[in-house]
Amino acid sequence: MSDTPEPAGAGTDDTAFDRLGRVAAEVFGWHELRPGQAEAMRQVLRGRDTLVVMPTGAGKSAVYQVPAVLLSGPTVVVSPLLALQRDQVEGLSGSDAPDAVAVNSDQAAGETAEAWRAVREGDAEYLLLSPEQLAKDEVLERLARTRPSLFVVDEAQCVSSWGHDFRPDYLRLGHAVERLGRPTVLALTATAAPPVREEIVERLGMEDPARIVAGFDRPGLRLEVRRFRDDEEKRRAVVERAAREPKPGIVYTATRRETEEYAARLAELGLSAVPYHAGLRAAERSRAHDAFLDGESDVVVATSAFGMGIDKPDVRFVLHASVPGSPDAYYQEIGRAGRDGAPALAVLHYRPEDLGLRRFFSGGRPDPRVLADVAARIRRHGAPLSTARLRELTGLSANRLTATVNLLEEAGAVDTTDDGELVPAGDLRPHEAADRAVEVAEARRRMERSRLEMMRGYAEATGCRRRFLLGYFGEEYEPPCGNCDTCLAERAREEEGREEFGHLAQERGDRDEAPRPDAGRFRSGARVLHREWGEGLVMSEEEDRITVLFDTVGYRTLSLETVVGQGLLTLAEGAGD
DNA sequence: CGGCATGAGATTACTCTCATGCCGGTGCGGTAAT
Repeated sequence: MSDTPEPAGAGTDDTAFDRLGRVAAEVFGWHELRPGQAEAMRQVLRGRDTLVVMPTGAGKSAVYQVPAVLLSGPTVVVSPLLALQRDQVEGLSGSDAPDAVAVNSDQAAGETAEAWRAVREGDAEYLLLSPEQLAKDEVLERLARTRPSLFVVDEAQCVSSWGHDFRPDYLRLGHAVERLGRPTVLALTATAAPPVREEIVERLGMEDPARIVAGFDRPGLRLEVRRFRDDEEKRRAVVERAAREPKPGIVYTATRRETEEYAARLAELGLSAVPYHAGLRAAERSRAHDAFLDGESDVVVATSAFGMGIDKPDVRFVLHASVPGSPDAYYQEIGRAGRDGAPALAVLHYRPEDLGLRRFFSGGRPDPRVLADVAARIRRHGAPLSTARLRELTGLSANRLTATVNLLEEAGAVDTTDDGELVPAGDLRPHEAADRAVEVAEARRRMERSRLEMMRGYAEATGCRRRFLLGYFGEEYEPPCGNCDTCLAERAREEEGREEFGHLAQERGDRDEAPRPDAGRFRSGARVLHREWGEGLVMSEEEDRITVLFDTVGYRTLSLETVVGQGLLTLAEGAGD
């Protein structure tokens, strides 16, 4: 909690700590470093790959900005949105801190040339890039010559959430790291469940990384779920709630059209509400964005396009008009409320029918003919093949081709050389490679669907919602939290009971907390073996059920009575803790 | 995957049922047209 330097000793770590503290204070004006921050910086300075999971606003950027000053080469920062890159560049210019520059499609050629010059000559310490830039040979070659010492992936959950289809270059960042001479890799994210963390580590090729994970709990955030059968009833409830609660707030919808509809209904009630989605023109988007940040609008009604990089402290509510695709997405979205620590509200408006749209969004299947064709061309070519050439040969779009190559690579049919070219691997015939790649994609799809099922589980849960969410993120939590709808309802029932039965109930009161049927041997963190679904990891326990993340089928919630009664589940071999 | 709009057809004069087709999120980069 304190910024007091550790007792001076002979170890290098202590001097490193002093140096970090000095740079933080003198260069950046930060006189206190939080424990997680300081520890992460020290690991980075030592050259150890590091994964940091820390809430927005906790100073994740500092974790690379400070040690970068003490490391020799430039620092590469991979950032998913050009808007975020702009913010970072502006934030660092005009201060005592070293300058940051960006290279992207948004700026003029002259600006880009100047950025490269600044990095080459040491006038800029930080270079901000999208993963797509790092997919280009020319960019990698240029960058390699500057001998970067640190490779930062900001918003690292994008590796897992976008890398598989939407922005496949995210899955190729590991290759970029290799081609840059393997600088220290630092991955930063605010929201990542354990399997997402492992995927980040694996995909970025991080070696024996330090993992620094801050707590996920946000006690000031009230969690609530309202369930509906009728769509119009749900819409009315969302609108009424948004109108009633203290502002400002965010309403998340599943489709662009709904953002417009809800915003219109809120406007009818005299509220200042703006829609926001990726289909708006850039000018409209930034106007909506600015109006919200400046406090001119009460409510933003948005698709998932809204949020990354939003760090408005006083957001009082996040309402979901429709169920999001995963607890990962949900926790990220509601995490935008109440960052000032004051009470805030997160309400999920749930209709089971809404799950269908999310299922559709996670439904893509690769075409086996395309997979086989690409595999065959790489095999036939006889020499390493560049992706540019392969694109000409196949006529596929850059994204489609990259996603296809990624799958083949994961299926063990293709390798990437040190020069970033593609060569065949193993001795699979093209159709076999395609089959395996399809299976890889299917496994991924099952995993995504199981995450959606976890969202259903959250919405339909009867126990403490906070416990459910925190359990999903690998944190044990002892309910009641006293700040979710189920805990509050439980408390209200108890109070009612006490009134009715007078002191008798009161006497029982202190015992009420205690009796919790033992979850038996299947504690959180235990490796288990299921007769049908194979091995998995117990993620969370509730009174009568456990949630297990299975290696092949993803998340499953199991009734303890059933699995114990029928002997479906056992502890896995060699499972300790 | 599933909701919703549309239109055909049946049953009967205004309404209902069923089949069919369409639509749905997230951003980069580079090119083409003003």
